[in-house]
Amino acid sequence: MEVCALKYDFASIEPKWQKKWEEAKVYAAEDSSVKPKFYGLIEFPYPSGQGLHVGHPRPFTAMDIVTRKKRMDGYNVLFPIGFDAFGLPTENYAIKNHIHPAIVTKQNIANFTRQLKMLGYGFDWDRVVDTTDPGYYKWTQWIFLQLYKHGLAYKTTMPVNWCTSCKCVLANEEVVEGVCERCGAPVIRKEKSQWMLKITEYAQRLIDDLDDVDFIERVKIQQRNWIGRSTGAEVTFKATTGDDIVVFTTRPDTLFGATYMVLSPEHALIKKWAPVLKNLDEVTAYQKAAASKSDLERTELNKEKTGVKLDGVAAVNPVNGREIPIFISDYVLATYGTGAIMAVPAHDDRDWEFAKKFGCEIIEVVSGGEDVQKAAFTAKDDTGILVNSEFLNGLTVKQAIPVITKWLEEKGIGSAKVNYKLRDWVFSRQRYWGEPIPMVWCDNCGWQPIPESELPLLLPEVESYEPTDDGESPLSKMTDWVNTTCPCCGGPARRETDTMPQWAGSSWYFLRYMDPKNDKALASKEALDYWSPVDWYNGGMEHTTLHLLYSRFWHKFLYDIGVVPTKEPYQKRTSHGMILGEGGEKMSKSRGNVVNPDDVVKNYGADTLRLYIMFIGDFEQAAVWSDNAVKGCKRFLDKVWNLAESCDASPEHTPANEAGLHKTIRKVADDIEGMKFNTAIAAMMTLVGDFQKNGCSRGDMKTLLTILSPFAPHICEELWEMLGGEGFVCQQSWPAYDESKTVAATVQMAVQVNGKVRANIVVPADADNDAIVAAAQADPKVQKFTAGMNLVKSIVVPGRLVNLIVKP
RNA sequence: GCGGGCAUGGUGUAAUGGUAGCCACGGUGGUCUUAGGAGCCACUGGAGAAAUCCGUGCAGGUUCGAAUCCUGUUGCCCGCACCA
Repeated sequence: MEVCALKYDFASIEPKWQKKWEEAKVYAAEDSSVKPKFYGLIEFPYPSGQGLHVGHPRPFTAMDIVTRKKRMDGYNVLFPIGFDAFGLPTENYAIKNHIHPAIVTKQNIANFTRQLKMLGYGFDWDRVVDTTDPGYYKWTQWIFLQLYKHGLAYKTTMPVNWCTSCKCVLANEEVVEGVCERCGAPVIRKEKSQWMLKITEYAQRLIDDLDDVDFIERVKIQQRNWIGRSTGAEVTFKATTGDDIVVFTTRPDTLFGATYMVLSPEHALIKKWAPVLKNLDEVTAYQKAAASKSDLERTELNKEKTGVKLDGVAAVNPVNGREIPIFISDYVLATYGTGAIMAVPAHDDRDWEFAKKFGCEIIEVVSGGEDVQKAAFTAKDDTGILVNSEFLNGLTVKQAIPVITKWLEEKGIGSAKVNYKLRDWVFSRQRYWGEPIPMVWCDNCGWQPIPESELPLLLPEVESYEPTDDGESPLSKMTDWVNTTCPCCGGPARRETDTMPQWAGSSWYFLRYMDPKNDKALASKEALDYWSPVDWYNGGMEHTTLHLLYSRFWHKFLYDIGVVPTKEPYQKRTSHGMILGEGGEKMSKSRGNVVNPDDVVKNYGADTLRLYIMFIGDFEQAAVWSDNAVKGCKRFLDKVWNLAESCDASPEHTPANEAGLHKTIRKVADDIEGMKFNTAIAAMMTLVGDFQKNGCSRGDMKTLLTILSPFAPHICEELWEMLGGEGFVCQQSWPAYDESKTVAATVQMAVQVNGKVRANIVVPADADNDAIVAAAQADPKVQKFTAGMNLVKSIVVPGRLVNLIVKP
């Protein structure tokens, strides 16, 4: 009773076509071509032990559709895939199960590869990259050496973010609300010697060059905010000890209102002043307390200001010679500006709060607000007028800033200054599973880069990958490997034992895809010139201030040293929303709401999964997974299958379907370009509904299969073959649409009377306005509302509606 | 606190300032069936017998016309957060 032979048997169709595509290499990018190039990129996955998550197919399918469409438009397309395989989860798994991370990685990559192939993505598998492959990380290390040689990599001791659980330092970007981005454990400050990369040197260019690229606005805004440019002045205050205290302020106009100063607890001058401090014990105790607080505690406690007045030293306000007290407090950050501030309690909320608690003087210097004894007046616009400020009196804030800045410069006590929130990138990790940093310490010569000819510096085999409690890398125990000779003097030397962070390998991987097997350079000049830049890069918002920023920085550096031909790596950046579990919550193992793509493919097929994940909602918004809704997409493909079996043999379009076909061809093309995949699919569903009503021909079906193929490639190949199509459907040209054929002979228009819809009329598509108005007025339903009234005005919106404005 | 976003049927959503709810899910009824968790048909924002009226978080405004633009407001989400 079941018609097995004719059923849509996705389970056998899908592997069949995956094999055929692979054999025919239909998705291989050509190294040179007469066609224009198109480089579409997705963020390469981290091959975790859990396998592909149902969140992955959303961006992957989207770019697969975009690149399939580009191929059909005649582009030479590069759509590559690889694996970002260094990193903590693999290392932790290896420790727990006593399997070498390299083996774990290999297994995970094999599983990911199987799953990605199962979903029918048109990746060029000949270009696959793996960041843990020595042939790859040789070039990651090479880039590090170039950064070092150009003064952009340096080792320094400074307070860094330390994850108490991972036993490892974190970059600023990896700390989220005071806890470790990865494991959620508290982050504390720890003084450690670390390799740093001078991303701050590129801060201004990272802001400016956003103007030249086509990134969605929220990505640009978030990057600008993260870099955090602010303009103001640096001003030098003299201490009673004769020392200079330099502060940064965005409000030099309020200098006359500076009634005290605050240093961060870590400030270097405190140590210097120890002999003159009468309350040294109190100061030291406060410093200790501040150091042991985690970032989370520091922010949680921000309601209540704390601090200690330095007894025995004071500062002099340079504009009026007044002696003012100096405090230390953890509300002043050591790592921003100069680590010291001038406090103007009348015009800064934080200073005001502190002044109230510690009884400092509050002097109004900008009038226009409420009583400054009751609240700070912080307006920076032209609402405030300077008072109590000698030569600044009467000016607005905006007018006063350049005047005082010039005055400071003339007196040699200050100058205009730009500051950024962005800090240098902490690049060392005390972990095993990462790229070794190719540096050697020699007691005579200091830090020395290893010769480029010795790259790659291989990650040695170790017995134990456990992070050590003393905060040193597991590599530090490998004395055979650590002890080496100095490349400079030949004497005994020690290797750097920290490794690079996970972000290293992903900062340049898109370049390697251009020429993945090159052993002379990270990629050949010809390949870089041909493929650069990435035309369209889609990825998650969570990488905006991590990977996306880091890779822009590396790329700019590579541009500066002549390696890459473009200032920016990516021309266009878009971002997808998250897929949430059935309850609207984030999918996670602990909630037990994770959907595995393997199960969906098994039950419904890859084409249904692809279709559903694109139909689920607005691509940029978060969307909730629904097992039920998947069925709707399966039903749609069943209908397509049945229609293909039952359609008439005519190669021509059915006249009744003509307008619908042309409209849908245009709609799907536009929607792919605009990433509105959900409405593209809705339009094709409508077309299929019309086919069911009107009947359809082989010609209708072949056009439908062509435009559906980027979304559901397997079923379209099978039916294309069944209907006698030549070659692969994925290699067809995108069908041309004829604008004139999208318009029917007559159109239905709504008739409004005084803005309310009262009737619908059908008029010839080419009717002029007068004829439309006449037809509208002739309608009996309309006349009901216009009887005895005068037509004052009429508005005609061609093809849509006519609005008659009438008055008694 | 600062920056960004969102708010439309029972649900996911759709609507170049131009007929609000396309397309799906779910639901109701019918049909076919030994059976239906398959398929097909019809209905499905609310009220009403109907004419019609009311509906896009809330309050205003601009406009012939507002889900869309403007002002204010409430609630959610995301990013940053003592950045001087």
